[in-house]
Amino acid sequence: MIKNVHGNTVDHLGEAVVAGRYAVGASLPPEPLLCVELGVSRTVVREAVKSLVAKGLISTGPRVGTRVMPEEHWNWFDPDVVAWQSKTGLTPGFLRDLQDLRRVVEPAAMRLAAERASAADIADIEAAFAGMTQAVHSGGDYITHDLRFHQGLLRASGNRMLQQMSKVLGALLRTSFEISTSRPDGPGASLHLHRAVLDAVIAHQPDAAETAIRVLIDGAHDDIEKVLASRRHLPKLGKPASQLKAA
Amino acid sequence: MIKNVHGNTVDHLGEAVVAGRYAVGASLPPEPLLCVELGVSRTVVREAVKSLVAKGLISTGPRVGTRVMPEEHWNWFDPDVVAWQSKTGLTPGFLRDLQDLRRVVEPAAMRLAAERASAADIADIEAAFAGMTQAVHSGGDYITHDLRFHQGLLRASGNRMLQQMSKVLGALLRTSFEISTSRPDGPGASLHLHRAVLDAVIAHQPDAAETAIRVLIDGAHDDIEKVLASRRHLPKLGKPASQLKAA
DNA sequence: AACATATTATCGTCATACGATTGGACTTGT
DNA sequence: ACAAGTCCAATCGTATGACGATAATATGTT
Repeated sequence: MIKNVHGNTVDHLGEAVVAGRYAVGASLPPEPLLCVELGVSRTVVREAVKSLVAKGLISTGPRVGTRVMPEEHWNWFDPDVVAWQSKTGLTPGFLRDLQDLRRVVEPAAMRLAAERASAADIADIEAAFAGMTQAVHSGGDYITHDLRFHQGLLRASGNRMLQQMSKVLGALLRTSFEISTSRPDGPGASLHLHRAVLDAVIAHQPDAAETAIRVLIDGAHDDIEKVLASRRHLPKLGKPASQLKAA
Repeated sequence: MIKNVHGNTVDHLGEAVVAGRYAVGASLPPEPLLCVELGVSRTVVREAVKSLVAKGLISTGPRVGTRVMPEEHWNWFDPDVVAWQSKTGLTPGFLRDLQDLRRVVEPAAMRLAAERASAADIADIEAAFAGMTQAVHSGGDYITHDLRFHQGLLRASGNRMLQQMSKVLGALLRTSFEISTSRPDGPGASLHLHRAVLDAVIAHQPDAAETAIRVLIDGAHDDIEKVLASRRHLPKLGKPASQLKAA
């Protein structure tokens, strides 16, 4: 954690921007100031700023400074951006967007996967499912295998863009997992639902695969909506934002 | 065009990488070499490299150099990456991915748009449609308005991620447009199809909107597939890659 | 031949200087 | 007093030079 000066700087600034520490349209402190705040050279600050520009978070210009871009300009499919947002806390609005996206993408991806999944793809997904099963029965890291399961299915769709969504959808899956663990039986209940999806894909049955994933998604959807409704007084979900350094 | 040293460098290197000028896993020339090749300082080269790292195209490390990442690691939703790929030439595989994506995303987005489009959204789309109409009748820049039309509909879905896809889908629309202009009547034939989509959205009829966009998409799909089939001997579509500078 | 060590190519970071751009202040003329 | 043109200064943009950190390769030793 004490290594990688550039990476830390990007993370620090990126998280600060995503967390809304600087208002949209407002300017970040000038580069020399950021240098002393972060304790790094201007070189590092500039390269970090360029990285954030590349991700659509900010823009720069002489005299105008480094300003925060409107959210619709951010690259919401960038793994880093999503990670920063997850760390800051997933807003209900963001969760809704993710759920919409998932309901659009995953069923279609399952159809494609059922048509085109290779043996290697299926082996990968089977391995992930085995990990999930073991995690439920003898304890272990369920969510990691769950993510691999869904990521494997997206990859099996054979579509570059669909595949890239696994990182973004992962944020939703993680939240969904956090909720489901607080229920009796927890993830175990959805194990056979996952199995059904995988079986349909293996059997090359697009319709069955789509139906099966829909059941899975709707279950997760209901869970999240319930929590969203009951926690309506709370502004955000997810891990609390880490305290950021001084202004 | 002779301004913006940083931007030009990013474009140059990004395009070179996307065009496959360096094999995946291979190293780009060392920074000092790139400096003399591009005629810029190391500062600029490094910041450009950081930008490409942020977009997932490359990775760097001491002694190992700057290597090209596998394509599945690239941020395919990044507008720059898509633009570089478009400039290089859209491969049939890439076009297929885009078509799959469009058939998944746009129908769902039309449903959402029909449910949630605001008056401002609709006004924006109407303006774009008016531009399309005028372009067909009295000549003008059809494709620009067409892009705005579809972009407006995606935006009207009220979903951040769906909205972001307009840039990527734009590459497909442009290709589709290039093909349709080489046919009798060209874009004019699809004008009323666009109108049908917009009318359904205005009338808040998700089913009708989805049906209408499906017709539009399938038409474009057939056109592209036909061209793809007839040009099977050609490796790529789209504008030819601009000649890159010496090695 | 296997392992430990030294070498070295390359990126990573720092420091400094000056050019380029642009928003705002200032001046000037009516 | 107001408008228009001019100037100034804040901030990013680019260039240069130096040294540290890292890891692949070569070297040497057992």
